[in-house]
Amino acid sequence: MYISARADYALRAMLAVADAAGTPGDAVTGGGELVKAASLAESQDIPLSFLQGILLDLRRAGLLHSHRGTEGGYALTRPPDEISVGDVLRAVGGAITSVRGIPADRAGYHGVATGLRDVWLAVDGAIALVVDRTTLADLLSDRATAP
Amino acid sequence: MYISARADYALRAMLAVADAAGTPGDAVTGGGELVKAASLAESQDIPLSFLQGILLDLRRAGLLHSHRGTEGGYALTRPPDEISVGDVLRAVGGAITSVRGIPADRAGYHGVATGLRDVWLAVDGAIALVVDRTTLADLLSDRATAP
DNA sequence: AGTATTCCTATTTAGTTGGTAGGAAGGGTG
DNA sequence: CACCCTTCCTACCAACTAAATAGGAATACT
Repeated sequence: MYISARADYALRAMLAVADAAGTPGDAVTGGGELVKAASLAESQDIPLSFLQGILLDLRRAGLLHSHRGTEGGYALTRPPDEISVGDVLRAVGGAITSVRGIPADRAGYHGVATGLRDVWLAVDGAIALVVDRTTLADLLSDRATAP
Repeated sequence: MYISARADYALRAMLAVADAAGTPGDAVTGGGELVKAASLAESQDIPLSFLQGILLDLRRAGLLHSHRGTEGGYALTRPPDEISVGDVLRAVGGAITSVRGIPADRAGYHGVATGLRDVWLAVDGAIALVVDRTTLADLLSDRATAP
């Protein structure tokens, strides 16, 4: 499995939003629930303008709610324990398993290679099992218990 | 998981070698156990010169045995039921799960994103479970039972 | 009105991937 | 030995994708 910079950044940004929103008294956010893109970029070392494109994807996928203006920023649309890693990956990356760029379930094999398609589908299922059962809340609590 | 053309071709070639070697009376191979690169390329629609580089990788990984000359060709070094899909993938691709090009187990996360590393390791383990328990023999017999 | 901020598009840059070409080295055959 | 055949190896090219940048709209608060 290849995790692109885009996917990696998206997850880190979502975690940072979840974390900031969960601590209302935080100094960086000024006590509000909305987190600015600039503060996300700084806390996780992500190029700001690149991050903005990613945040746009996440908003279009319905994972983030945004607000413009002076006191603008981003917030989760659902609680962290209802957003899985898989949700975020699919929002920025499309299909999780692909063969030469095309989705695994429509790979055209013939002759002796016919069985390969089933292998890729099994891999896809195994990955989905992991990323779909792990939520943002899980990742945040892991950090709390093992710093 | 992204399966590159290189990995895809490698698996198809290995299956074709296994299949040809398992049927000694085959017209294409002429009755010998060695299969020529040209015949592999044709049977699975793989560009010949590209395939040669892949076969070289497979040989260097110890999965294929080669012989030059007029009656040259390639053969498996082990029976098909002792070669897994994972063996072939690792021979041509390096690490199975990577974050931005670097192996998952040495991804440097900090702050709120610390837990991500464990997710990638879990994904890597889940993929390994699938590709390491599936052998070339499994794939060939699948084809025989469901043509 | 003015300012801060999100939003969106276009462009540049670097790296990887897929594929090709041409020969050198080794093996069989007359 | 001379000659074909096949694997081996290196260098190279073209296309594509990812990553990052820049600059300008649109929107909301003061």
